[in-house]
Amino acid sequence: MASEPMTGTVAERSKSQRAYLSLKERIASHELAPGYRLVLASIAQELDMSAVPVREAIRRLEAEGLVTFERNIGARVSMIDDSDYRHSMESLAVLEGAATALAARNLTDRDLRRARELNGLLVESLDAFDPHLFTAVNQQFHAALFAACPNPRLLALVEAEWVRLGHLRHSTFSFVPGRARESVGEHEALLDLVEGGAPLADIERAARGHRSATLAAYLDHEHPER
Amino acid sequence: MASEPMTGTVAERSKSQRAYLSLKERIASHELAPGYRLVLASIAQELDMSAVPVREAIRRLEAEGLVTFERNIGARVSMIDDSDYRHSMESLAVLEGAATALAARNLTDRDLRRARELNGLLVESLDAFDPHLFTAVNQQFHAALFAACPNPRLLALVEAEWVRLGHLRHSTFSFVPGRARESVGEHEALLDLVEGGAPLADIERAARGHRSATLAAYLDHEHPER
DNA sequence: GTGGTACGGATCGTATATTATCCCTCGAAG
DNA sequence: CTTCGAGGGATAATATACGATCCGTACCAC
Repeated sequence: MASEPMTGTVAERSKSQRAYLSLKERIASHELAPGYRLVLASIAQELDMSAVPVREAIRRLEAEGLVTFERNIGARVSMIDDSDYRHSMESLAVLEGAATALAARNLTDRDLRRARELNGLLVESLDAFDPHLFTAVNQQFHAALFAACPNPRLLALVEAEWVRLGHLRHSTFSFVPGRARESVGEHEALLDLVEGGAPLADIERAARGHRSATLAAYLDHEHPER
Repeated sequence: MASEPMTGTVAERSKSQRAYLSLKERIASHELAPGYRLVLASIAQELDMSAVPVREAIRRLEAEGLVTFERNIGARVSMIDDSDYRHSMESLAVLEGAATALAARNLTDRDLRRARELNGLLVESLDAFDPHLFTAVNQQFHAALFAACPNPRLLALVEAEWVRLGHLRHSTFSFVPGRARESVGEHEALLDLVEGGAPLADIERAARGHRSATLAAYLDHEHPER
C-alpha cells in the first residue's frame, strides 16, 4: 500500500533475485525447516513485493530440489527421509571423490598447509564438541581439498549437493558424535596421500570412502543392523 | 525425457509446466539452437498464454543451466564452448560410471537381453551410419544399464547431465564417426563384465573409461595433439 | 567527420485484478 | 456413528496493465 514513489536508488538486484537469495538462506539456516509451508502472499508481504517474483524464486529453488511444489497446493521446504539423505550422501561421495582426485595435482603447498590447519582446528574442537561448528569447519576442510578441481561443472555439482545436504540435516555429527574422531583421522590419511603424490585412484577411493563411512556410521546409529 | 508429448488435453498440466516442457524439448531438439534469443512475449503468444508462466519456465531452465538470463535483457539458450562440453562429459563419466556399477547387481536377465539387443542394433547401424540415430540408440543402451540404479538421486544427476549434453551437441559421433565402432566393442566388454558378476569397481572403471574414451576421441579429433 | 545526446521501439519487471482449485467444515441422510 | 455432499475460505494460477530499462538510430554541436 504505502510504497515510496521510486527513490533514485536503482535496485542492485531484481526482486526476484532478492526473494531467491532470502529464501535460500533461510532454508539453509533452518529458519525455514523441512516441511515448512511457503505461502506466496505471506512471503511477498514480508519482502515487500508482489507474489510474482516470489513465484519465480520458488521455481528456481524447486529446480535445485530445495523446495517441492504441488500444483494448486503450493510449495514447502523439501521434506526428507532417511533414504533421501542416504542417496544424497552416496552421490556426494561419488562426486566429491572424483573432484578431490582431480584437484589433487593442482594443490599448492599453501593449500595443503591450510587444509592441515583446518583439520587441526577439528582435532582441537573434539573436546568441547559442537556439532554445528564441527560441520562448518569440516566443510571448509573438504572445500579446500576439492576447490582446485579444474572441472567447474563437477565442482558445481559437488557444491549443489553440499547445499542440499546442509538443508536436509544441519549436522550428521550431532547424530553420531563418535564419528567425528574417526573422521579427523581419515582426513589426516587423505592429506598424506595427496601430499605423497599417491595414485589418483587411491585418492579418489579414500575420499569416497571417507564420506561413505560417515554415511554408514549414521545409518548404523539410526538403524542398527539386524 | 520420458514425458509424453503434450496432448491436446487442456488443464492436465499447468501452463507454466507446458511452457517448461515445450521449451526444454525444443532446446533439446535444437529447434532452438544455442544463442537463440528467447523473447517472453513471443513465446507466450505461440503457446497461447501470458508471459508470467513463461517466465517461471525460464527460471527453471536457468537453474538447470539450459538457458542464461540477463536482467533487463532477457534469456537466451546457453552458449557452449569446447571446455563446457569437456567438463560435462567428464562429469557424466563419473556419474554414469557410478550409477552403472550400482545398478549392475539389480539387472535382470531380461534387462541384459534388452541391452544386448540394443547393442546389436548399434552394430547393424554401423554400415549405413546415421550419427543421430546412433546417438539415440546409444543412449537407450546406457539407460538400460544404469536405469536399475537404486539411488534415484544419482540417477537424476545422470539424466540431467544427459539432457545438458544433448543440448550442447546433438551427437559426438557426427564429429568422430570412427569412434562408433570402438564404442560398440566396449559395450560388449561392459556387458560381459556385468553378466559375469565382475567386481563393481571393475564395472565402474569400464563404464567411466568408456565415456572418457569417447571424450578423448572427440578432443583428439578437434585438437590433434601435434 | 566525430562524439555525444535525445528520442523511440522493444522488451523486461512488477503490481494488481480476476479466475480456478483445493481443502476444511458442517450438516443431513443413511 | 458414519458417509457423503454443499458451501466457504484460503491460496494458487494466470491475465492484464503499467512503469523501467536497454539499445539502436538519428540528429545536433563542434
